[in-house]
Amino acid sequence: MRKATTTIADVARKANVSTATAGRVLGNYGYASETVRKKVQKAARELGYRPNHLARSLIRGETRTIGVVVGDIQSPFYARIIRGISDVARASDMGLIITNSDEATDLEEQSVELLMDKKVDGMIVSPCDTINAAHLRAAHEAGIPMVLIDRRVKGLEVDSISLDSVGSARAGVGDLLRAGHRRIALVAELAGTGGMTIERIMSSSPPGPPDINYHYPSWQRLLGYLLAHHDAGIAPQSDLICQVKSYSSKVAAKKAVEILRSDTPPTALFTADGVMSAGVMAAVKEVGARIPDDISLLCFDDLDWMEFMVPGIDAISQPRKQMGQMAARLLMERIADPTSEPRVLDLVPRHVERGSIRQILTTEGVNGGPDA
Amino acid sequence: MRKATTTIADVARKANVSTATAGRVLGNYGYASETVRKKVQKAARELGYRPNHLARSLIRGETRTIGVVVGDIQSPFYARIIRGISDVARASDMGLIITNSDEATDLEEQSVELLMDKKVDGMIVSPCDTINAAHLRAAHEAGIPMVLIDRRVKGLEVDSISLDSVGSARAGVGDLLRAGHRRIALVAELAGTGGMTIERIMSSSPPGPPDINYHYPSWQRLLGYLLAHHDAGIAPQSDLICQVKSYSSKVAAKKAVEILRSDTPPTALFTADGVMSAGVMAAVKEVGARIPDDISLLCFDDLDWMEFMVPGIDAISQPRKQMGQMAARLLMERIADPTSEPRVLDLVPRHVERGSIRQILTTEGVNGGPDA
DNA sequence: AATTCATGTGAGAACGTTCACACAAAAGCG
DNA sequence: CGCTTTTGTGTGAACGTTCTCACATGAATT
Repeated sequence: MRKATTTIADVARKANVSTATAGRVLGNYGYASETVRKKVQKAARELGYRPNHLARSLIRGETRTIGVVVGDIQSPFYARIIRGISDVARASDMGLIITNSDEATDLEEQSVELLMDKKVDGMIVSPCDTINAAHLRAAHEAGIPMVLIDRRVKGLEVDSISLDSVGSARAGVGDLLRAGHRRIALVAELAGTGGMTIERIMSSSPPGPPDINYHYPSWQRLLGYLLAHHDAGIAPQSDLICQVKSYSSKVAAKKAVEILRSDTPPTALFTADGVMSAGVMAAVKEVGARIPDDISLLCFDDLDWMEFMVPGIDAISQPRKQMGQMAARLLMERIADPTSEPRVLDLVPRHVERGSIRQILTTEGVNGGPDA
Repeated sequence: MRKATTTIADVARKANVSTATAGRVLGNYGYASETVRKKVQKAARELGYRPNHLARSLIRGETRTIGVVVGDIQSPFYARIIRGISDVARASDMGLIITNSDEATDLEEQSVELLMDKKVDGMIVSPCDTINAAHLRAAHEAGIPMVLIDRRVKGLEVDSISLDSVGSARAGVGDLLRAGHRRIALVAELAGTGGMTIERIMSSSPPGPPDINYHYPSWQRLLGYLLAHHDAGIAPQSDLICQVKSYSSKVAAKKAVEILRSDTPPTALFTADGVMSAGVMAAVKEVGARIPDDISLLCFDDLDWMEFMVPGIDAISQPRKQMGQMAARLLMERIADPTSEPRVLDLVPRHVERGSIRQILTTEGVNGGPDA
């Protein structure tokens, strides 16, 4: 319980050199002869010297710490991403400060403020507001390296890594259509931020507002859903779109039960993320439907339990850990070179087939059908 | 992209006061008259002054940051715990540095070292070595506030929060026995650290080595399993104990398949944690057994999917988030008062019944039976 | 009028590093 | 031998705070 922390000055005194010299060998920068180096290291070892990173950071202007702000660290989606980030951070000998925003702008602002106060060398953010995000623009303006993950912010030109949500939803729903499904319900958050509405997105043909990349992934997945219908020449029905509006399994379950119990229930469900998937599973259990006989299911994001359900649940699998790793690497490179052109990356998820999709023989026969 | 960071000196100059005075009002410590206070605050606002926490930390000797080291942040168990910690940290306006140990001593040592380098005000650790843990003893010796979570270290007298693993496993397995099960398999990690062996733990009657609290929770759950048998006057059979030895679903699944396919399969399975539970579910699927008709199931740790499986899976539910919150609060209090007696807390999990346990009518009838 | 006392303020030294610079000694070069 | 260059070390000023003093005021008390 000794309070005496040994400093460079102590080491220098013991080794009979100046603090500057001792500093040079201990911080290894600048010249130092072999003999002096030995002497200083010996003294440091004997005194149990440990450099004070605070003082070093103060003068060097870098903390070797990066910050992360995500929606909710306990969701499997973010937890894996963070694991990926953490691995890269450890490999680079960097600390990792983590905060959650609970998908609320004010908490996200607080988080960013905390990270800036801690003088992180850079931050990885999953922004909850993709249109305004004044605090992120300010942080970027202030020159702090930033990488966006899963979502992008309109007009904010920083590195980012996301998924091809539109394309993979399009392909996944396409698989459902090719399996003969004609009434496919979409269960998605589709929160009303940024002025996007279901009407707006459905109004053009083919559907696709130009700024779709700056909206929540759930909107992109809706677009993919609509495009798949367009591809197949089938008119989508707006009563099959469950707009959950909040990021909640409970609400998703409620909505899903409603649609499953309606007079004209869907033959398949497509969920836009893991939270929705859990809600839908609860709904399926509540109405007592069997998969895939009564209802087919395709979920965005592959969760552990989907593999050992009987039958297994088809999923669009996102490389979550890899996303985290790449985000961290992008950030490291950005820190090393703040001026280069920002990079915008998109990963491609894949459809994992497990048997939760029933093949329906349509009158005109199955055209296409999944690979398996 | 301006590099000019405005300091207390700038504010002081603009407000025509000394840096000391400006420091007093901006850091609010010491005297400052109302007029001066107003002047300084105005100047600070106009210059957009933001205090440099690095410099403050250097001199004050506190960083307002706490560190956490857990096994793996992407496991639902730790993810929830961290969420709980994070909530309390945010409320206390503290930063949170997170690292994973992957249950390996050397990585844990690295993590602790990182945290000490970052000069955290305290740390919460889920130790992977409950016997030696020299680095934890050293950190404690060095006076840094520490709270252990989920596991304790022998002879290390610090605050800790765990679960009553022995008691709740004993109760849970007791429920299985009361339901008439006589061949109950335990699937648990039971890694061979610290010299504990199945033989040793089974050798006394009633079972229970005195230092059980300083072993992994899986050993404690084994003890609960044995005690439940002892309570019921039934001799446990060592061939029903699956020692997975690593923290891996895959291996757990393999072991579980073996025992399910043996000549004398169990009628019920008891898993010691979430990882084992996932493995067991995969095994049940692989052998094509139906729950609860062919095999009953009781899992330690309640995971999301257990609720919407058909039937639901009985679980011993651990208050994970609450554990995190309490750990963080313990740490805050320890930081505030480093000298008081360490507190050793145990939370009590509860058995959530969902229908994965079949009632077996024994020849002598069901004696007792669950509450429901 | 002299002494206390609370209330403010400022000068300057910490905190533990790094960094710019000066400078001495040794070495290279004509 | 004088000159530059290299190699190595020390001095002292940063970095941006907080903290310990000293020291003014002016009011209250003796």
